[in-house]
Order: sequence, then structure tokens, then C-alpha cells
Amino acid sequence: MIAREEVFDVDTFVPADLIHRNHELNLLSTALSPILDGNPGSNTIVTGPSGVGKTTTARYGVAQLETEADVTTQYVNCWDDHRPWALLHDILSPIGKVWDLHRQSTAHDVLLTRIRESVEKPYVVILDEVDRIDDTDLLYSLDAIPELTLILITNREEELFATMDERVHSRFRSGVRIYCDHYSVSELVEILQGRVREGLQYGVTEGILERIADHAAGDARVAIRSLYRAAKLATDGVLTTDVVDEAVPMARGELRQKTSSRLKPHESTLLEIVREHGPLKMGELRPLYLDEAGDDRTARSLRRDLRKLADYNLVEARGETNGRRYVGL
DNA sequence: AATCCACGGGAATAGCGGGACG
DNA sequence: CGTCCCGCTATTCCCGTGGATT
Repeated sequence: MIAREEVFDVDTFVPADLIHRNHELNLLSTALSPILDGNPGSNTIVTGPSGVGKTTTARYGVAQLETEADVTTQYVNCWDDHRPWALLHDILSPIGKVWDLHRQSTAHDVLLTRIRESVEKPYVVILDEVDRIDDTDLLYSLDAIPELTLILITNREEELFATMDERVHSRFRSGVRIYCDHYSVSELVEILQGRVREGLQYGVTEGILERIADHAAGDARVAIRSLYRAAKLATDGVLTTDVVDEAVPMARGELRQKTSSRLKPHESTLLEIVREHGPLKMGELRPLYLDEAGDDRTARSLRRDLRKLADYNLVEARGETNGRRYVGL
């Protein structure tokens, strides 16, 4: 039933046609257009909730630019590379030599200088999930390199700006802003139709696609993975409503699983505890953790861990300060 | 108003990998 | 080769802030 697996890889696949993001794509193209003449483009911030095509739009726009201009491009996911060194390394690697650099023994400044010296032509860097970045001053330093154009992607614009100091903030406030909103059901249906055409051997009725779109609540990642799961389940090539209803929770679980697999051991035990013992406040949570994990992390460290889990949408922090409770998702 | 509990920024510190130098 | 030093990362320590409770 599935002709091309990669069409359903929501992290990397860029569709042949990008639909329902024409407006956003135009804004991006305009921001990048000076590069056609060899000048630097405008820095751009793409925001919006998860699964609304932020990454795909950015990648699509940059790929388009590559066909028209002499430009270097790089995509960096800051969830994986939130540490300054790794980030700078990935930015340097397409343009300069990195093999003589040794982990942790080269200063940030050395990397920055080398980036500065290595850029010869316009260079567009997509920084995905940029709110995860440890040191926002880095953005300031990168912004100061004239050839470099940054596309920042985040689902929490306020939090990104909150951690920036004013100097950095003002640089980016004046850049281009692109906001992607949730998809409507009919938009999701059309997106799914595209994936059906590109990735499946058989057609799927519009009614079924609508049902998937409905369940996905505006999130294209969930919708696409649900379609994929349903197609896997339907061995005879016919997608029924029953199959869809089974596939959607599977897809959601799978997406969640994918993020939690990137956690470190102490973070997963913490997640287990929160999931198992329901809404917990800090005072209740720590004894449980100490009991379970055997290591004695401080309350402060646990707060940091919980913050991270919340950022990954694995737990939810309800309420503020004193009344805060953590719930597993 | 006073106390409690928790949040989260930032400084200090420990540990690690790796180069430089004798 | 052994020692020293440097820079990054993770963790703890310290502390000002602020909502909730009494």
C-alpha cells in the first residue's frame, strides 16, 4: 500500500508542492531576495504551534533560493545542538574546515572567527527550535556576520525573546516575522491528498481524510503520521473509519515516543514518575524521584529537568509558582 | 502582614577531553 | 610520557521574586 516511505517522514520530507503556505512562503522569499543579487537577506523569525509547516516552509523556501542564487545553506536543529559549540560547528562545517577542531578544547570565539573568515558568499542558516538554544548572545554574534542570513524557527516566540537581552532582542525585532497558524480541516485534507499522491499506491476517499484531519486538530505531523499508520494497518488497501480511529492514537504515541527516546536516563525516570503519579507538586515529586532513581539531584536540577520535559511537550506544568502541578502527557 | 513554597537566573564548582610543553 | 592548563558541560549553591495561605 505504501509506495514511498520517506513521504511520511515528517521531520525531513519536503513535498514537491507546498500548499496553504503561499503567503508565508512569499514573505520568506521577499526576505531572502537580496541574496539573488549577492547581498545579505533579512533575518527572519518563523513562529507558530507545532505541526503547522514552519520547518517545511523554511526548507522549501531555502531550497527554492538555492536553485536561483549562488548561496550556501545549512539546516540546524537546536534541540539536538543546543550547546554553543555544536551549533557553531554545524554552521562552520559547510563553509570551512572542521576536521582539525577538537571537541571542547576549542573556544567559541575561535569557531566564530573561523566562520567569519570562511564565508565568501551569502549563507542562509535555518535554526530550528531556536528557543532551545543555551546562549542567545550567540545569535547576536552570528547576526553581526554580514554574509549570514538567519531563519529562526520557534513555537514560543515570547520565551525566546524573554531570554534575550535587549541588545539581541532589538536586532531581531526589526527582522521579518512570519506567523503560521493551525491548519483548518480542509487544508489538512489537501495536504494529506498530496501525500497520498506522492506516497501511496491507492487513493483514499475524502471522507476518510477528513476524519484523520479532524482528529489531528490542526497538526499536520499528527495527520500525516496517522495516514501512514492507517495505511500500514489496512492490509487490503482499504482505509475504514475503524482503522483511522485506531491509527490516530498510535501516531500520537509514536510522535511522543520519538521525543522521549532522546532523553537521558534520569530524565526518563522523572518522566515515568510524573506520568504514573499524576499531578504532582515539587514537594511531592522529589521524594518519589529520590526513591526511584537513587541519585540525589537537587530540587533546582529537577526543576531544570521538568522545564525541559515541559518544553518537549511531555509533561505539562499547570499553574504558577506555589500552585504548580506537573502532569504527564 | 507574615510565612511558606516554589520558580528560575546566575555564579561557583567539579569533571572531562585534549593540546602544549618539557 | 607525565604534567599543566584551557574550555566546555553538567550540577549544585545561592538568592531575589512572587503567588498562596493563614
